[in-house]
Formats: sequence, structure tokens, C-alpha cells
Amino acid sequence: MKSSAPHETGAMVDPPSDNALRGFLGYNLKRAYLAVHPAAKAAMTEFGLRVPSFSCLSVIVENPGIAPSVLAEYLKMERSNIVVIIDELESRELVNRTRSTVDRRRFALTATVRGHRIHEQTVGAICRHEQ
Amino acid sequence: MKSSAPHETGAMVDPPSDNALRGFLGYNLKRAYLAVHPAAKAAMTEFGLRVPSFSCLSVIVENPGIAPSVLAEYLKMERSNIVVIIDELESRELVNRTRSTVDRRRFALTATVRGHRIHEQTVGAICRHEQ
DNA sequence: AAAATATAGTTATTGTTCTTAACGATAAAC
DNA sequence: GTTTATCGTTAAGAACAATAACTATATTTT
Repeated sequence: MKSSAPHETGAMVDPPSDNALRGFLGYNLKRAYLAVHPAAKAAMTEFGLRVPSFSCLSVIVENPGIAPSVLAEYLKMERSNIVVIIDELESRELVNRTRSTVDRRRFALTATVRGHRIHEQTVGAICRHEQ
Repeated sequence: MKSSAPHETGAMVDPPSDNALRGFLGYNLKRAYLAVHPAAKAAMTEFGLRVPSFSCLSVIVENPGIAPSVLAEYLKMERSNIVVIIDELESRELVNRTRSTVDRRRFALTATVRGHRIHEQTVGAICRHEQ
């Protein structure tokens, strides 16, 4: 028999009920913070990607030619952190950096054929993992 | 004049439209991952708390006597990470660790008067920050 | 046109958070 | 009574984010 009532020391044996926690601020806060992980994370690591790198690759696939700074603003990441992710994606030949001829400070990011393939496979795996 | 169309190099000058990204996997993934921060973070640091420590304090306040392992499971955190957070909360005298007399491996976590006060103030600040 | 200011990408550094593996103590199962 | 599992803990490292400074280019101001 299970009991959710506090015993003499006040320690609960069972997890607190969903009702007790639902709508509760700190709980939702933390859960939202980690909401991604459970299912999708495994699907990404399966293809050597993690949340930040997969997010970048996805946005690049869907927005070919996007500049790193725009990517950073949209994903709420620092430009400096975008750089190292793009470095990695480029070294794996999943995306290309091309100088913009209009504004020579900027790069135009595009996914390679291989980048498109990896992206599609990862999306498929995520959908499969989540049934 | 602003233009969202890719120019000759394919580089976008403006951010991609919301329509182009809405419902988009990688985008939502990353945004969900960081969904908490914008408003609430400032409110927490105001009281010397961060997302994980505030989340723990909140769950303890709402579930007096909860055991660290239960707390960990519910917040999807590792037990090892819970320990250091409880250490900090205890050193600030916001929560108490009491040995369970039923299962002497477990602790019963309870919020102190001060813990309740800090929690309530933080919740109030978060609500205020979010209007 | 020259000077001042702003922006894009980069690098390096730091701090925070998560992950992993091991360990001693207690409890439960056999 | 021996084995196995669980709880809290510690320590090491990786992953991720935040900050500051720098170079190159573009824009604005004068």
C-alpha cells in the first residue's frame, strides 16, 4: 500500500500529487526549462547534435542565407556562442559560410546537402521518438 | 526601406518572419528551452535565487517534508545537483534538513519561516515583473 | 571628405548548470 | 545472513551561457 500523506517526520514517501503541483509557479518554471529533453534529446545525439546546434541547423535550413547575428537574435543566444556552433557545423560540412557581397561584415549561412539530410533524419527521429 | 527578401548572396537583412518560423521544430525547441528567463530571472536574482534554487524552494514550500530524491525526480534534476542546492538553501537558513525516523536514509525538507518569506516575496516580484 | 559612431564576426575568459561515476550508510529482498 | 537496491553525498568534467575586448566593415555626423 502506498501513502502520500506525510508521516511523523513530515517526509513524503510518494511523489507529491500532480494536483498539488499543477499550476504551481516554481514547478512549471523548472519544467518549462527542461521541457525539451525527455524525448527529443536522444534523437539529436543519435545524429551528433544537441539542442543548440540542432536549433541553429534547423533555422538555417528553413532560412537559407540568414546571418549569424540574426540567427543569434532569433534564438536568444549570444553571437559569441553562435560562432562556435557554426564552426562545428561547418567543420562537419553541414553548413556553409559565405561572405555577403552587399555587407561584407556579414556571412550568409546555408545548409549543405549533407546538412539537409542530417536535419531531415533528425526531425524524423524526433517525431518517431515522440510517437 | 527594409527588405526581408534574400539578396544576391542569399543573406537576409531582416529577421525571418514569425510565420516562417512558427510551428517550426528547432525554433520552438530552443525557445522552450529558454522560455523562463526573460522576466522571472531578474525577480529571482533580486532575492539571491536562480531558476533551480527557486524551483526547489518552491516545491519544498508547497510540499513540506519532501525527500531530496523525490524532489529530484519531480524537477527532473539529478540527485547530486539537488544536494548542492539544498546545501545553499540550508546555509542561508531557508530550508531545514531533518532525518526521517522511518527511513533513516532519507531527509525531510521543510522551509523555515525565513524561507517562506523569501519565497513569497520572490513570487510577488515575479508576478509584478510580468504585470 | 574626415571623423566619430555603430554593427558583424571573432576570441578568450568566466560562471553556472548538467552529467557521470564512485562511495558509505541504510533498507529491502532473497 | 548475504546479497541487492536505494538515499544522500562527493568530485571531476562537459555543456551551455554571459561578458568583455578586439578587428573589420558600414553608417552617421560634422
